[in-house]
Amino acid sequence: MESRTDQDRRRLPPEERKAQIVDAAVRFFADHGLEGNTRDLSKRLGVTQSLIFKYFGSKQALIEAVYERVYLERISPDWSDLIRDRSQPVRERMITFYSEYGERIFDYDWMRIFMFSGLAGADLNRRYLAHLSQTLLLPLLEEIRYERGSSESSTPENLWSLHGGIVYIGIRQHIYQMPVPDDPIPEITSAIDRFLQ
Amino acid sequence: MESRTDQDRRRLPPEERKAQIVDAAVRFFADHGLEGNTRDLSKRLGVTQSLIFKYFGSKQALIEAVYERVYLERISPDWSDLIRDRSQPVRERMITFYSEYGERIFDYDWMRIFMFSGLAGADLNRRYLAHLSQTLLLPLLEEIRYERGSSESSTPENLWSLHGGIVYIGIRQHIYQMPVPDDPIPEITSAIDRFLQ
DNA sequence: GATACTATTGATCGGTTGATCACTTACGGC
DNA sequence: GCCGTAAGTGATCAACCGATCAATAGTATC
Repeated sequence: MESRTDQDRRRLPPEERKAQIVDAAVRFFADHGLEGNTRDLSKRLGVTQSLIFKYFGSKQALIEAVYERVYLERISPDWSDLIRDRSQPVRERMITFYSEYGERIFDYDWMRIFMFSGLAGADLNRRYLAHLSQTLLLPLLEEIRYERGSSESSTPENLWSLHGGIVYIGIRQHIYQMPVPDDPIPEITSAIDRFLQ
Repeated sequence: MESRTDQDRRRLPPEERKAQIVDAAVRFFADHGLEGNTRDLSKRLGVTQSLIFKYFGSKQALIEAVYERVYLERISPDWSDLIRDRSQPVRERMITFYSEYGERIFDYDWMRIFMFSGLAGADLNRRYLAHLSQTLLLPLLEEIRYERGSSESSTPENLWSLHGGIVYIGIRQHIYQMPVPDDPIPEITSAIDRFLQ
């Protein structure tokens, strides 16, 4: 009979331990910023500080792993197809896209680590937003123009404004820690409708 | 003939020196975050590190002074009257307000220190945004409803969305350091028009 | 159940940081 | 031109942080 749980196990397979450290580091850096110290992180993990450096040669290497872990799969590959799917009105596509996008980014860890890395000057943020713009926002603008005819004169900057209005929900919630609606979808829908009107 | 400039003066009146330290600290903390160290700050000032502690008993006291300096006069007392001025259409009032508001907050020091303090958990941000909401946003909503009749059903959340879309210009510029339009006023105007439509 | 491998520990190092204090020296008043 | 006040300095402390490494102990294999 094995009475010890996984939590009590003293020794873990390297892959498992490494993943465990990254998971804890994500929340830890989201809480304390990227300058949070490795000793407190190790306490949270229940291991010694030196163990962290066995798996990650330097603190910077750990931060890179956190970036990778947090940025990974934050943008769904399906969205690009969704946006170009002319079998449904662009309004419906936008609502679906931003509802799913909100589900992924209105997240404590993501919002805060994204903001911390932006303030630290990491060009990860610029690359992420450039990628978002190229693969999703500009194609979306093209779809809007297509559906609404040549009279349509929306600009990328207009779309950034809509985008910002939606993202700001997550900023208020996780950066400023203010109350926001439980369900953001009505607000997303109404912002999109005001945009398309 | 006094050949030394103010910069070269070794000794300054306490009030002047104190103001000088706060000014430098604002930019320094905006650059490096609130965890920037006092030695680098003192180098930027051209004085010794210990002098800072002569004027501010602790680093936290200096940070408080920076907050006060940066938050001071960020909200103009005129805006409350402007928003209620029914001699002009609410659209014009909103454009004037958000143009002037943008002028004040699309500022490197403000944007970054506001974000740093928000991430650090300071309730300064919540107090600021609550004050903004009470004195400006909710009255503005009341004016919109008044002008557009009882059929108007805009919510505070709608207005936060507009607000966020505008503020996001400053976030992209100063936090993510991305290119934004030189003049934000056309974008502000178009966001307001989409909102009121 | 003995053995070899290695995940994990504990002690430690050099550098950094906020803070303190005895001192030095610039500057205004007489 | 001296002199006392206090603005500014330099040395130093204790705590903290990232990183290293020899020693320890858990686990799988036979």
